[in-house]
Amino acid sequence: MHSSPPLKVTLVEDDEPIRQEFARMVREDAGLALLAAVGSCAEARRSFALGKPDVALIDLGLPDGDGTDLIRELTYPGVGSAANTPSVIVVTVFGDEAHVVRAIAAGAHGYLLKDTPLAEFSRAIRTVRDGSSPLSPQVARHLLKRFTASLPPAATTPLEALTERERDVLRLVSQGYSGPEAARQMNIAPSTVAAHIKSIYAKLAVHSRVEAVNRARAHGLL
Amino acid sequence: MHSSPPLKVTLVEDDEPIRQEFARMVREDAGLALLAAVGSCAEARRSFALGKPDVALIDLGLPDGDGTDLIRELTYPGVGSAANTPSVIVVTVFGDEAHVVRAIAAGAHGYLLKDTPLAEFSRAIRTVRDGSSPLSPQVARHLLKRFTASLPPAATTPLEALTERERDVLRLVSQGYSGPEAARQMNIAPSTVAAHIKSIYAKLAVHSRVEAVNRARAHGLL
DNA sequence: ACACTTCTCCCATGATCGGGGGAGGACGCA
DNA sequence: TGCGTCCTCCCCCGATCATGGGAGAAGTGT
Repeated sequence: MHSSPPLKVTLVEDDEPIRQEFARMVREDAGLALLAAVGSCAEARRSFALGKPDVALIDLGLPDGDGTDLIRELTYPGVGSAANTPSVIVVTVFGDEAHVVRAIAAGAHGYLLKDTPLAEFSRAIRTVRDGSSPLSPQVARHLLKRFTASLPPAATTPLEALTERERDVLRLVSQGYSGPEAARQMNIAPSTVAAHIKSIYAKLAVHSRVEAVNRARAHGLL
Repeated sequence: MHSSPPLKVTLVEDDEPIRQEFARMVREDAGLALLAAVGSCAEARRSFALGKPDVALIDLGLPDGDGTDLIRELTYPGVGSAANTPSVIVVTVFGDEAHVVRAIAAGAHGYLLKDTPLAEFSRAIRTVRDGSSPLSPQVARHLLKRFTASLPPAATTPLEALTERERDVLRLVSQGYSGPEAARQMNIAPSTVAAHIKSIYAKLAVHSRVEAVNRARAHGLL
């Protein structure tokens, strides 16, 4: 793998100066080849129709649509093996959780904020195909939060005063089951589930299902 | 926040030369203060008993135990507010998924491989307290994989379908407000909130508040 | 034996929720 | 001008929820 053919790179970025800068960086890198540099979703789709890149740098705030859709189209090609699926690196000013989550969910392999040094972009492009995921630290925090929140209880916090049975009920409720539904799953009377829920509310100091679920989530009890 | 007191840093690293190098880096940084530099779990615990750092760099392969335990002890102090909980950055040669997952689950806020440039370590220490998570790209990929795997199958597509007002309602509901309560906050009739909720359910294909909130959370709309 | 907790179940009541309609006004778009 | 969407609000109804109370059985610990 020491002198493989240059990586084909496509840039999707509506800010002209930035796109030029990136384009220059790619051109000056012997290991990279600039396949296309476009400024809108429409242009990007035309370009992709002619040829998919190895790596695509995609801005989220395009004038004619959401870059997230482009990511999805590139990474869920319907057909084609995983080997030739383009790697997508998001390049944007949006560092908030919603944007990050949506982009990653759409299939992005990297997510760099625009304040990232140019040298790092170059490195990111060259390594993303080898199984690395260049993430800005600020972005990574969102994923970390999500990850820890999704972990089993034992890994995070010792459960509070909730008893075994109460946690069972809370788990079912948090999955969207109603009282009677949870009762059927547990093979107990609906009134018993109601009783458990009452003591859950008392212990967590809440007054509704959604609040209880939120509280449980915040404490890692799920 | 431009000239706050220097960040107290503790190093836990058994490799003598590396520890010296890190120690020098911390000492030469005016914004950092070296609280301790130790080479084993036992020494680390003694040091933490005397004083918790703001940021701890912890190696995973310690001679007398697993650095993961140290992370857990530091980040789950039992008492103490979130503000003064130390931030932990893992520094290790282990880039495999098992190590990464365990360390993050234990509460680490950053994870850098030992081939990371020293300058980046310095930056990582100074920014991790501000809500960033310095991750080596190779490490980030593991989290990304976990994250996308944890997403519900349908979670990758539509939800922009919700209107402005519907998102407002969903946000309030997700915070635990009842229909009438949300109505008061929005200065509209309870029946209007109910109407919004009905169309939210239709669009998200769910049948209860908890389900709707879960779906919204999975999509990063909260 | 006694106190304590947990789990189980019951009663009742009022508020809220979920689902089915319909309807008018405001806005943008063709 | 029509068409569609959004926001607003109304009716109904049965199911569920939130909250108050009480009570028996099983186990733990004193």
